Amino acid sequence: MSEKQDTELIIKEAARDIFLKKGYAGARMQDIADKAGINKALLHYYFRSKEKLFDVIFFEQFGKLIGQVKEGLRGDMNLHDKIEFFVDKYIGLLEQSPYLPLFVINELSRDSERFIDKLKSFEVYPEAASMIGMMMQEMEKGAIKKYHPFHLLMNIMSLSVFPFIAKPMIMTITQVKDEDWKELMADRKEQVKAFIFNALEI
Amino acid sequence: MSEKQDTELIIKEAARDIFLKKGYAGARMQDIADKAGINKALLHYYFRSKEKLFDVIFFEQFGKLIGQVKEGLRGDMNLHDKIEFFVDKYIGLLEQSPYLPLFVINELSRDSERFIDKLKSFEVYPEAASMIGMMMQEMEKGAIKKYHPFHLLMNIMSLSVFPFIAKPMIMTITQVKDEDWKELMADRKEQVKAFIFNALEI
DNA sequence: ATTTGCATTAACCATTTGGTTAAATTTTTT
DNA sequence: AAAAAATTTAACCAAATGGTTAATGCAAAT
Repeated sequence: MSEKQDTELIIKEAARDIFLKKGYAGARMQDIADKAGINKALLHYYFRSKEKLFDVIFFEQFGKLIGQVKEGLRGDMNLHDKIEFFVDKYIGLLEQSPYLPLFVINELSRDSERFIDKLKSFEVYPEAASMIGMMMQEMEKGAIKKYHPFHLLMNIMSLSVFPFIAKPMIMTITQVKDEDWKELMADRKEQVKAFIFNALEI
Repeated sequence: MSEKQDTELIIKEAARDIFLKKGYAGARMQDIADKAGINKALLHYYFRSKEKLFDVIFFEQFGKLIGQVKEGLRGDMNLHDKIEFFVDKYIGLLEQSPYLPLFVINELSRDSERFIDKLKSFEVYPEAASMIGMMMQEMEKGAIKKYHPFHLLMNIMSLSVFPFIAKPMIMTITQVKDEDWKELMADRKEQVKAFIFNALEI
């Protein structure tokens, strides 16, 4: 009985690893089986097909990403603290799961139709609306500079997420080495927050 | 003779389309042949293997992306105009080639080792150094706020590129419709520039 | 101890996929 | 016009890949 739980978890961990790194098209069932240390047939015994296994992983990972967004947007802090919290949380998450955003983006980009119904349950609208409302209030008050709230939110996200997505490209282009990158990224949170707050300062 | 040029071009155009949308692993030689309206064997006659064909496309596209970066960084404008020029140019490029950045990022992410030698010829270091030098000068003068130049450059790029990469994800999360997205993106250039300049303003 | 039912595997299967070959067609050269 | 060279195709091949099956192992229930 605990065997079943165990094996299923082991498979899922292996699948997550492979799918995150290689994407759906690049992943091989055999590789997942090997990484899990089991027979390939057992994958199908537990998850029936590559697509079904993939979906399990994808929704889990999507949930993880969205969950962090929602958590970052929610809460009763003032705008400044909210932004600070969001950037810290988000960059923190990506430091631990660097493959996550590119994976989700890729698979949604590949075929968003396929997921669209099942993804509705993850909606962030309430949380986003609350944050946007707060932004507009502050802008009205004249407490911060005026921007289109959608773009402001997009900017916060862009600054937090992009470096993780673009790392291999940036490193190739700039020929920055691994250690230098690490060092640079250690400063990222502070640099992003300063940039945002300065852009908002009236 | 002109046949040869013609066919090669037709194949490359088809290959570009398929590879950009599906990536290396997701692309099928048969699909490329179909799109080009030719026999699959002819692909191999012209390009020998999937990998070789892919490399031709990849380096072309990488060059396009990097070329734009270099062009954006070069020039004898002052910093303000340079940033303006860069953002306009870059977002303009991506409006026309929305698949480009995700494609390059993905394939470099998949296996950057494979390309690293061949990509050295594209180096943007001189142009980047010139821009970074200019930034540091302005910061020293007290003309703009102080940031780590690397992060400032990264921020400019993040704000310009991220929305194009994350479009399917953002649209899914926010349930923004296609027309709304288009409308929002029409403002993007201005919003990004304003955000950057406000963040730099002392 | 035997049966029962789930977990696991080895071997196998059908399809897909990148790639090849030999012949046919077209173009270029002589 | 004939020969030679280049281009294009139909048919084929071998390996890879997702998936299945039938047998085996194994723990719990009888």
